[in-house]
Amino acid sequence: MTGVSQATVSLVLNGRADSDVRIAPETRDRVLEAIRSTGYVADPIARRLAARRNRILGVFTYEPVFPAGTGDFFHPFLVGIEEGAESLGCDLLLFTSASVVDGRRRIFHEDNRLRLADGCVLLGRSLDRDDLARLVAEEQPFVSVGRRDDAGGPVPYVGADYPVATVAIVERAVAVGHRTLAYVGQGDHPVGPAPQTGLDGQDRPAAPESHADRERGFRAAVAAVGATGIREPVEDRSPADLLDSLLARGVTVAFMEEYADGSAIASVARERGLDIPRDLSIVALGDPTRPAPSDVDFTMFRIPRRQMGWQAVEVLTRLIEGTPGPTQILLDCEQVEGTTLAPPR
Amino acid sequence: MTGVSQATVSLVLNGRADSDVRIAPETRDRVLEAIRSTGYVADPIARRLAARRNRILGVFTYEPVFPAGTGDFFHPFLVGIEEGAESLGCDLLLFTSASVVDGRRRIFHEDNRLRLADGCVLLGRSLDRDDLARLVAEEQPFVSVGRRDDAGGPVPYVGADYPVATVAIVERAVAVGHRTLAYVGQGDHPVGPAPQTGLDGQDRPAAPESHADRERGFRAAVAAVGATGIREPVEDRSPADLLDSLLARGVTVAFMEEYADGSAIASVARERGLDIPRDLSIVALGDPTRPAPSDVDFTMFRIPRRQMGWQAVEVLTRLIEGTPGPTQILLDCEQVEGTTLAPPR
DNA sequence: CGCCCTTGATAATTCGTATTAGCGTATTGA
DNA sequence: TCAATACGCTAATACGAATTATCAAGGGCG
Repeated sequence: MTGVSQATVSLVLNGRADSDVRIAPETRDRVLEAIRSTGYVADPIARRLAARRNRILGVFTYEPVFPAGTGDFFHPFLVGIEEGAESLGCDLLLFTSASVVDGRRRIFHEDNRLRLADGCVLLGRSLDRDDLARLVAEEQPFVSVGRRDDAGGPVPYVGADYPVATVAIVERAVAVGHRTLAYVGQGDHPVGPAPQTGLDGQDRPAAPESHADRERGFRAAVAAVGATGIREPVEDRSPADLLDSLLARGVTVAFMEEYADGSAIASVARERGLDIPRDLSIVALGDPTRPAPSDVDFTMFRIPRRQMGWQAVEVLTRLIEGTPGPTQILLDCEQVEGTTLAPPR
Repeated sequence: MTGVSQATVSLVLNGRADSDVRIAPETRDRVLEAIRSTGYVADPIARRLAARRNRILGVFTYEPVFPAGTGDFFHPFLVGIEEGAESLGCDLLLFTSASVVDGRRRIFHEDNRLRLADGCVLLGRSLDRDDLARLVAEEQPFVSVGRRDDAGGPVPYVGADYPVATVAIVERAVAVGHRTLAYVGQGDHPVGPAPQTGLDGQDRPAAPESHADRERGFRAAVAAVGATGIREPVEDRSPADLLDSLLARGVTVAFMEEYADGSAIASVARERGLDIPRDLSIVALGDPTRPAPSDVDFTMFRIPRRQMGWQAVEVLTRLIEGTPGPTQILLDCEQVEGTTLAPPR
């Protein structure tokens, strides 16, 4: 149309005006006009092949991105990720094609398509360590939402500062007079990343970092004030059983790793005519990750999920572009006053 | 590593075993072994450039994909789309980069990236007609979730059969004795796709197809049985005002285009000591698209949203691959008995 | 007139894969 | 006896843009 070469069109299209690339203004205008009138759009695929950027950010989740029936713990993260991508002019690629093995998606599999994206955001309570190690080893740009232990190298992440938030909330409990505190959560893992072997001799995965971080904060805070810290596992126990155990051991405040477990205990306690928080204070260490009734105004802290998603995208683009800056970020949680923490009787 | 050409690797990689492509089993094994040991994965981008498929399906929404508010009318569609994509081994590309003009995203804009995907699913209550027309004209493979009028050609869609569902529910009302029925919805559009001019002389967009279809069903059913059909617009009116008007006009059953408006009227009616459905039956024509209290067990029908999403992906892949089959599909809605429809006094 | 520099554009190459037309020999069928 | 075909593989090319080396024309200078 303009009697101009493909190279010239490319130069015009990209607004190149370096010292070593010159386009006569008149030619530029002719090309621009042709582009406008034909509605020509450069093929992004070919573009990516030639250049190295795609402006596509991958989102990998171990569960479906659009959960079918949950109380949407992950939703706010995704909102933040979308906001971040939108403000950067990036599209989001959901790896729904990742094949499912043993009930979870796998990042790496025959014909993995990670490289469709410039980089990748990883979402999930616990990430597969082998997958992580491989990402690190292959120098794929990626960011984890949620802190992760090293996997053959430092893992870039944007997480919530559970230790600090937990310490703060434990201190509140101690300040109002509690001396016997319980941490109620999955398993009874010593702190640390290494996989463990259970009594049955089978390998048991380490606690997810998010759980370990809470427990570490709990132990540190309890130790610092010289109070009594008790550990109660939740697996295979009814809320009633748990409640019995807590009361029998003289616990006056329970810190719930999982909000939903707190709801369950509160509900049982109320059925028995117990007074929450007079007879037992209950504190939730974060937002519910499972659907839970919201009729109780828990004393708790909130995970800054949206902000985490947003910042993850920020870190990712830094990694992609090689811009300097922190690649491991912990964000503060918001303390919620609530009504389930009061001085013990 | 194997002393074999790139072409051979490609053939092995794709498991080509046509009559005109032969690879010695031994060579094949050597190549496969090399692939396994190096962890080589073909670059999907280059792949796409050479072949014509990408196994990426685009998802375009006029609003954020992950809505900030809850209530989430669109969520089930996305669940269905994800399920469909997953079962087909496709990834989903969210066009979050689409720039926002006048509060909505635009499909076409400078540097649009539609072609990153093999095809595209469109989601939104009302789609921009110019965008649609252009998609049709450019022969971009796409599917709309929700029926759409022609836009310079037939628009592929997977929609809900609102006319049939509405007719059925109107007939239920007539069967129990109602003779004065009201359709309560936005505006007062004559049926038809053409844009209209309001009293103020300004262009007013046509009713979205989903609304027009309901109203058409309503009118047809009312006419068929010789009952009285009344039209009540909702804009700029309080629920109290609406309720007054309905009762004053002798309406015994109101068909609500929008669930949330039904909730509002029911709530006002209850405050006044009225009996729903004795004093006024209220029927919701579909699931809530805005957050609405769910304390009322409405007589209504449900939009098969998840199934629509799923089938949209099916139709889209048919279009992409040129497989014959219907490209305009209407799915049945599920009638819900509910408790807000009863014989009039 | 010869030389160099500036200007504006292009031919050629690159990215990593898929595809296709052959390569030369040995076997088969007519 | 000869054409056709099976055999396993590779060279060459296409895909659509970005990039680079290069070129031709024109102007200024000694």
